[in-house]
Amino acid sequence: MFEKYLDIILNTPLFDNLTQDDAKDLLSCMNAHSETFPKESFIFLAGNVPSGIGIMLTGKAKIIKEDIYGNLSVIDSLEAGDIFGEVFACAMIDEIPVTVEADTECEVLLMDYQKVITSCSTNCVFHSMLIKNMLKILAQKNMFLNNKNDILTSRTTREKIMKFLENMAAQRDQLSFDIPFDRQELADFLGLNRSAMTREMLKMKEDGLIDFNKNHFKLLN
Amino acid sequence: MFEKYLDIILNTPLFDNLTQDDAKDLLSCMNAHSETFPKESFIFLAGNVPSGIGIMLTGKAKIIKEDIYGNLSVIDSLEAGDIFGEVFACAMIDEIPVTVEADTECEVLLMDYQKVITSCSTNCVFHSMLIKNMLKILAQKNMFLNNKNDILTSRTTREKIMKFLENMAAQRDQLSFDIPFDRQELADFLGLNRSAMTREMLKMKEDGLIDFNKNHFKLLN
DNA sequence: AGGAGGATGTTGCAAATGCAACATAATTAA
DNA sequence: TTAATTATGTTGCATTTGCAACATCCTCCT
Repeated sequence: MFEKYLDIILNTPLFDNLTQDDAKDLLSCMNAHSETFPKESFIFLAGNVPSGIGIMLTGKAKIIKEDIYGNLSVIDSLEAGDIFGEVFACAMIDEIPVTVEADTECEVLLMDYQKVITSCSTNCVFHSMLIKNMLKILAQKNMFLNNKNDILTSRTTREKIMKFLENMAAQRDQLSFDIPFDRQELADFLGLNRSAMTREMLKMKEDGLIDFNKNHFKLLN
Repeated sequence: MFEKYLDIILNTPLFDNLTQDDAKDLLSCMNAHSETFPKESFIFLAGNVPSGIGIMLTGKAKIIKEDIYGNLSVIDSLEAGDIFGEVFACAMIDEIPVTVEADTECEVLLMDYQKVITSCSTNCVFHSMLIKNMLKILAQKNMFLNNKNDILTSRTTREKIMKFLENMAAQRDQLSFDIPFDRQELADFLGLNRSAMTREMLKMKEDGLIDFNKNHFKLLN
């Protein structure tokens, strides 16, 4: 049924440290099943009970949030291999706060949250690895969001840029590194205007704080 | 040993839905132990291996982060009943990125992460509740950070204030509500200057968007 | 090579914001 | 009650920032 997508599923962080055989056993013991959603249909609908955890197998989708006045905004996009819904399932809330809409026809692997976190009798060891993986996924997202928050709380453009670059440097453990964004993407990530950001970056270069060329940055001093 | 603090421990979200007896069993099966840290000592030290999950029993401490230039900043403060270290333990990273320093003498309950997430033979049911609670804690923190991020990414002061208030309204499910911050705290939370924020809030009142008095806010229109 | 399209850099200007300083109101302590 | 302290509101001003428009550079395609 979803056997042909086993590669995608196994490469998901949810199945880290599990062999193909273990994963197969787990999937069947969790009653995981794939479902096909036509273009523009809703994979999850805001207000519904969080049903479970999804893995995108084929197609593209987007996560949409509606504010109290009805304005829609796209929070994130999903493609093959992405996990979604795990936060809402694990948070045990009553209603999903977002809608997941299929941009193209999508095949999705759906797993029941209860089954994911409840060890069955035979597979306890593997199940416990699955749970460990889930904890890791949530915790890492947490650290990422904490870092981003820290950056965004800075008052000035310069401080935002600086914190972002320091973060990258810490991640790579080097004062010289490439960043994974172009200017516009970086500006969006930092909540800044592109030209204002560029202007400030150039000032920082003049001031001898940093050096950069295209995507390559260096922290000086 | 930590019996006198059982109330504090049980009121922690980690032990939600567990009776006092279950919790006692779990604590002993996890080899949980309390430790006393003198004032100004380090409960966790940045760079060390994340040893486990802590619960503050008495005293106050602060979580400190050091940037690559050695500048220190206080990320959070801890007091009785607060859980800490769970994100780093669950993320399975090599080095803790923060230091936890005791402001006063502190008693702390320490639990080994491996023991927390590994079901022992006798207590599986309770252990699985413990794990569910841990997932919930991480997932809820996640949702909170996502919301805050969404607010902070807004370009203008007005939009930040508006999103924050909409969030509060959604949480309370009412257009009229109290906020848990005074002006300075709110400004810090939103990454704004207090007077600039107040100025904008008053403009929003003039424009008929919101009404407020002290901590009480109302969304209009 | 020539040209199209995208990414990056540059600039002027209006508007938003931070900052500091002070005014007023509310709360707490004496 | 008065005084002290803290929270909130108010203002002028310098600076930062967003925005729009354009220049330059780079890459890729034919």
